[in-house]
Amino acid sequence: MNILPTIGLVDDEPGMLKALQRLLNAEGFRVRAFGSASEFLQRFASETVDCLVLDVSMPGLTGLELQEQLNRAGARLPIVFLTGQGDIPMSVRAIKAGAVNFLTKPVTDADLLAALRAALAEARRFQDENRELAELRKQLDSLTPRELEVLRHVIAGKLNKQIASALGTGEQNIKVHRMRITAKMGLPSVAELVRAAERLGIKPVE
Amino acid sequence: MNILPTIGLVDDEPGMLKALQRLLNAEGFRVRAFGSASEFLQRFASETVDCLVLDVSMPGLTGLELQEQLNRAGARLPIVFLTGQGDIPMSVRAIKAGAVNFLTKPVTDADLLAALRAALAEARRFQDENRELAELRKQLDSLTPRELEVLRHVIAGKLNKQIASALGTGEQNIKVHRMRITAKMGLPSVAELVRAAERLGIKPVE
DNA sequence: CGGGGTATTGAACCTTGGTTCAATGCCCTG
DNA sequence: CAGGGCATTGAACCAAGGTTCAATACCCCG
Repeated sequence: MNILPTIGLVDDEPGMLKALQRLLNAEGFRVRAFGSASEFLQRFASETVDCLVLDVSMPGLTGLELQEQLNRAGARLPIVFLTGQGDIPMSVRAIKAGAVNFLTKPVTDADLLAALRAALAEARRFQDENRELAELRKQLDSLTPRELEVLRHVIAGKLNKQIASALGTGEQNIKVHRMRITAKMGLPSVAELVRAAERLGIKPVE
Repeated sequence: MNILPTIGLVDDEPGMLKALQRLLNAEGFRVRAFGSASEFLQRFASETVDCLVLDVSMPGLTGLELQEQLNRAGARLPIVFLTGQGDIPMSVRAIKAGAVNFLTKPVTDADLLAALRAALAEARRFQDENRELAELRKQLDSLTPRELEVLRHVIAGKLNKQIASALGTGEQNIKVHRMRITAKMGLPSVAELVRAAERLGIKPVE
């Protein structure tokens, strides 16, 4: 998010893009406009945005399909839908898929800005969480496969003796591996390893 | 949920209640009908339901307000909205508040039944989780205040030595307390204590 | 082929946790 | 007051984890 929140606009009507861009610029946001879902997908790697304002009905990929694709990719980008031909089933689907809001044109400036504030707040939460997770993930990736396997036993509460026999090796090895695990992860206690593994999606063995 | 899934209907139109009741009975559900939100609130303690079909616009408390009240009370009852005068903002609000679906009258039997199947599946998930949690909670409540305090240190990864000095007592006490904690909770390893405490909302000390 | 990262193994030592005896003091309730 | 539940304490012992030495073996990459 740097200092200036950046909002991505995806809409196939150039007039709508222009108008929104003017409004949001006046409100102090940085804006990046995309004429279609595929254009966004091509450019969003280089032109990052903090949240999206998305039209539903567009030629090519629809807004809902774009949302789905972003979700599958794990992008977790807050989305505000803004559409002229919305109906209730669409809005239900969008919100269930995690959209921040689902607004219909014409929209008041106040409604749009309120939704964007909510979206940006959510973006900040995501980014904070991602920063923490990225650090943990980096440390996790520095573990060797064997160490990861031992970790999965440790967070299951297994004794070194049990881990050794499960892995077909000796207890001393497990001790060595555990020492390296706690060193690499910077987490000296089993309790913290359990919590970190949970956040990283590491499943305990068994 | 017993054997027969029970569905609560809340609608102010008696004709609608009748029609729905007939449909759902034919599908093998048990049905309990309520003519208003307040009638449901009065009777739902004794006449439990597994999920709710809820009209939005009713005299007195609206469906959305009833949903909000149930949420505040922590009821976690899956809700399918079914309404004649729905609009997009309503549906957004309902889904954000956790509704399973938001359907508009007239509704096809297939749509309603699909929504109810989803709602009942969610109800089962809630009930399973609640059963597990209730067992843990019971064991947790059997801990003395002192043992709970020790537990909060243990799941923070503290050593007995540190816990003792933090609580102004000796290391032997902590060992005794830990022994009783693991016995009462039935969880021999620190790893499992951490996970159980997390689910119960017990915060580690510090 | 040589070297680096990884996995393994043994030994010895210390720290910590877990368990079991037994006993004391406090506080609240019947 | 008597009894029960709770917190505490000491001693002693065993089991388990943590640490540090050192050495061997495997495998892949340059």
